[in-house]
Amino acid sequence: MSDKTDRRQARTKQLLYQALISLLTEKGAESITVTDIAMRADINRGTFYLHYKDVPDMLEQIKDEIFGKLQSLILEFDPQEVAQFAFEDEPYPKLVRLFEEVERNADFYKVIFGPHGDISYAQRLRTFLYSHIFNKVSYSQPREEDMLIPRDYLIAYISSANIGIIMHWIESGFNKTPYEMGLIMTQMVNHGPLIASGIREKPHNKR
Amino acid sequence: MSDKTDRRQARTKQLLYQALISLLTEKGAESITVTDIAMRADINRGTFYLHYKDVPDMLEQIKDEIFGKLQSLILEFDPQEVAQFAFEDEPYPKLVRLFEEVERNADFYKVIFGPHGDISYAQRLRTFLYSHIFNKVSYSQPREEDMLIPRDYLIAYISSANIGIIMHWIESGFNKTPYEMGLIMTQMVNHGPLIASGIREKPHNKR
DNA sequence: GTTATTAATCAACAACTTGTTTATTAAAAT
DNA sequence: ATTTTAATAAACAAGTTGTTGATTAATAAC
Repeated sequence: MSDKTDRRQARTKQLLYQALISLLTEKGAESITVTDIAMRADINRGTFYLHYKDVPDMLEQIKDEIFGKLQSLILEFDPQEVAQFAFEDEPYPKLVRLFEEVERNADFYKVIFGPHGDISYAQRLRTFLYSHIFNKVSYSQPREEDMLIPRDYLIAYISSANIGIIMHWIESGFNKTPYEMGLIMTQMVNHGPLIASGIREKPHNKR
Repeated sequence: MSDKTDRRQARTKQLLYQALISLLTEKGAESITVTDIAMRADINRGTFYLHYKDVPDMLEQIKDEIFGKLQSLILEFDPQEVAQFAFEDEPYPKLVRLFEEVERNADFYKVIFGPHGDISYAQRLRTFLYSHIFNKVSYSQPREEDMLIPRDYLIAYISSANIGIIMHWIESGFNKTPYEMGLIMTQMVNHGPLIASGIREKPHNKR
């Protein structure tokens, strides 16, 4: 937006960000007051209004910024590429980059998906993933009559499932590397839960 | 809890409930004031405090009540039974009952999963489903080394996926009957997304 | 039906948050 | 060294909160 050259501005903005994240671990966004943030950041209350209109505005700006990065990564995903890497038992590199991006903003994701988190962020991610998958699946499997269930419900299933994997990783405290997570998701996307669980057999493999 | 024989109390409580649901379509729970609810319900503000401690308390009581019903239905699910019905191309009756219960509280679910919804309710459902599936899967597929991915990530995938189906139904405005939804979920649970999508072939079938 | 109970109302309270404004201080850019 | 401007401090009316005491009226119990 505007110039961020001034060190004072950058410092204040960072203090406000940290204060908001910290408060979000304790209570919901909508019950966080400007006074709360100013006190925790040790910043004059009036200073807050020099940067943001109000608390919802602050949260929205932060969410937009971080969501944008995820969005551009997801746009590059290609199911056919995933299949190639799954065949080699290797993680799809673009998926690894996704998990790296999430890890980079670990603090944010922990609170936004946490107990006092923001349902609209998860919803936005789900909707975006849904529309992306929709385009890809419609292309590779266009005949609705060959499907056992309606296409939209299949896509809702897949998008929620993959977001569930990400959420589980976050809730576990990032107990795997982005590389490991990339491999897990690559296999799930390609084989589905039944083969991945070992209930059904894997068709063919190199090693 | 206490006696609810007095018609005045029941009436007031219902008016408060309707007002809260109505307000939740417009803004988040934590920014809803007692004044808001009282005004919309056309009830004296002091009367609210005769029923609830504050707004979070009211929401918590409502959530507990409705979640309890879902919980008891989920506890009865048995994967083996699901397989039998899936084989016959029929919906698992206990799943149909689940969707009927959700439909019964349609107003609630629409707002709780909506844009101004409550992340903790979805989280609670997800966690409960997770632990239920965990017990069942550990029993039928106990060897972790036979699995392509860690068991906990498999279960996170499955539980989120199924909640995604429910959410999609709600967001679609309940465009299918509980029977149809039961059939969709029965097939997804039993066949997984790859077979359901028609990418992989279904093994055997009666008709 | 009459009476006793109690739910709901109304009005007023101090304490707190909000968004805004004014004048002042001090850090950064030039 | 000087100018610019970010941050501070103090004060404002308006709105919300949780509580209280007195009053009204619907309901339950007899």
